[in-house]
Amino acid sequence: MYSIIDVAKKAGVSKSTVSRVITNNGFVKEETRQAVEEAMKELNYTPSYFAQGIRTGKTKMIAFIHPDSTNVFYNEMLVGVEEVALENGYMVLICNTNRNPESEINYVRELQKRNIDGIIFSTYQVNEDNLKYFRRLSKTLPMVFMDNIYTHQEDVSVVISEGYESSRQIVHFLYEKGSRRIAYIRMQDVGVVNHRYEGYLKGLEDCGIHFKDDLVHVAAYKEINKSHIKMGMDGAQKLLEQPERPDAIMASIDTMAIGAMRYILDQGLRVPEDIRIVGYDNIELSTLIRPRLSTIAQPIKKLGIEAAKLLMHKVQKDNNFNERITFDPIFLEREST
Amino acid sequence: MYSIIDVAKKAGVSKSTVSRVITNNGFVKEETRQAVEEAMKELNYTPSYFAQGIRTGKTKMIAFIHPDSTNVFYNEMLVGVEEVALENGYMVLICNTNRNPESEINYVRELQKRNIDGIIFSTYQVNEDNLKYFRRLSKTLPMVFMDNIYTHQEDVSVVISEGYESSRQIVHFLYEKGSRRIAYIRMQDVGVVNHRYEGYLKGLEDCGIHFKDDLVHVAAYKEINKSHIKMGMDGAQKLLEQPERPDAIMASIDTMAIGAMRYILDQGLRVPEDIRIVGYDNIELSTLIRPRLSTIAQPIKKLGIEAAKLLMHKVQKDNNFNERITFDPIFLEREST
DNA sequence: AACAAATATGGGAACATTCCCATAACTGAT
DNA sequence: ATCAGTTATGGGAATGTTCCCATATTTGTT
Repeated sequence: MYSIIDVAKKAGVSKSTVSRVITNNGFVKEETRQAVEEAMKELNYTPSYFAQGIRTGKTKMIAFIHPDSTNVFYNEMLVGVEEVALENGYMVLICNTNRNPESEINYVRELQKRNIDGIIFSTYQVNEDNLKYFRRLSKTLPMVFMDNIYTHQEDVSVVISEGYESSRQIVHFLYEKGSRRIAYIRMQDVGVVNHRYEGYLKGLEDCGIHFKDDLVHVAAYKEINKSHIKMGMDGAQKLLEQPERPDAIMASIDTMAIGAMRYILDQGLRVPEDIRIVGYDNIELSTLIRPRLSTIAQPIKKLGIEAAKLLMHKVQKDNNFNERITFDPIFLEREST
Repeated sequence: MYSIIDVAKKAGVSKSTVSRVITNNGFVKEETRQAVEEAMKELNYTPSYFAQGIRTGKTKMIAFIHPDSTNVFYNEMLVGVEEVALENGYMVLICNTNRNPESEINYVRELQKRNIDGIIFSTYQVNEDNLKYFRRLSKTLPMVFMDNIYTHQEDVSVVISEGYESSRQIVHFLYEKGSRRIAYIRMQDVGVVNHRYEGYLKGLEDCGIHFKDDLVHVAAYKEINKSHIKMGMDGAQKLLEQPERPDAIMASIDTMAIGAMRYILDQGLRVPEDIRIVGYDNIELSTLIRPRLSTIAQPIKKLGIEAAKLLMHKVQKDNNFNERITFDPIFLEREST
């Protein structure tokens, strides 16, 4: 491996000059710049990330923290994140917390030690203390939060897909179709997803439907070993065990809705005739099952792209710049309603 | 941030001694070791990865290169990889090539610049030149190949799931069930997956079935914008357009088999009565559809774990140590046969 | 022609480690 | 008491950059 000094010798200049062309910072005559660039090319020289880092403190890496590698949702987001990171010369470290809040904090500490340049935090938040800590940290370490801080705040960067309004409208939609016993399968205490649930509650209120506790099934957040599909199946089972069964089911995410539908069909009930079902996310699978799942679509990859763009701005320009980017999802009516 | 010198002062020793306790290398009295460790804790000191790297050339990072972030298969593998990396104090950089060979090579070059400690290469190989280059590189940069070098070789580390034998057996199985026109939907030129196809060919030969070109559908490798499910649907369509339709279909991967089944059912044909279908991989979805998909199961996460363990050994102990780890998949008979 | 301002270049300190080498302090055998 | 071998510690060079400061060169104005 050649060093900056080898390049300097070859080009007949000092290492300072070479440094100037590398960092593109300071005066350097066009002529010498070309000579230096040629020397670099000839030696196949690339600056040492270590030595650069020791001076600048920068790694040119960002991290993507998410709760579940198995979930296509986060992986699709990741595709977007990686795309813009790469364009900017950054690489992305992957951090899968497996929905474990302790793992979250361990990752962040390790990332700090490693001088990571920025973090995209796409873990639905359970632990309030963690969140508080991360928000404070984001003053010095650029961070973008996704779908876990959903109230409007000035001092924090957030990319969010508006679940409240869309869920509210779905209730109206189901009401107009004739549904009166609209159930909901949700996850416990999960940022955005809570938001969706709140939209559901508002929708009920709008339509003058009295909220009934036994029409909501809450899948415990910590059932790590269960897939979301399994959670949905169990949820549907619980709902069907109630004295009066629901005539519509909404779910926090498609995979849960699909699990619920699976169970319902296996019980010999019909969808949508006996029970209407609406999911959330529009994963590919939702068009593949029969009946096709009506769902609310999010531009998932776009979410990742916007988050990464925002992070890049904070990292490269100004960490004090904060923004709240929201996306309005759209309802896709298919056969399950 | 404190440096090693601050710790040395606090503990009343020299920086050399502190370095010795950090690297756990060389003599240091138990008493002073404790004093140093206490000083480190009090100052909340952690050594600079930059400075360490500049001397050792190590980053304590590995990379996972794979062709498709959207595919659960690679993400499940990734879970295993990350798990053992973390246990060893390593973090993992994610490299999604989007099935683009050029992107492969760009990633590897960038990773070299970044002094990555090792690479897990789980991209089904299309470009022979790339593969040759990577193999040569693996002499100096620890690499483990997954499912892309499938002939036995001494000088390379490989983790592979044996597709040949299992595919061969499936043909026998289908033959005994009465199938005679056994079709295959495959991907073009894809390492392991080729291997599966070769097992299919051998199976036909064993059973005395004459191979027919029009019973094999090849999905072009470069149809990046198509999901595997879509590829499977298109494959089934092509097969059904043939003058004589198949009575069984095998596919390289579950998602293609599921796509094929979807199309066949939508055409009003019955599975397995009219056409038997067998997939490969046992993804969760294969138990969720109806009829449930018979498939060949791979211990996907285990593949990732073993690959990472092997890589860790090469990185930490001896890069000249090479191994070929194979897994025998098992056939899971379900309703689609 | 003189001089200020702008442009261009080089020298060297600083960054936080590791590791070689020198030396000091023990330990145990004679 | 002496000495060899082992154990323990410190000093300083080296790693490859960036960036400040000093100095040299060019440009433009009067």
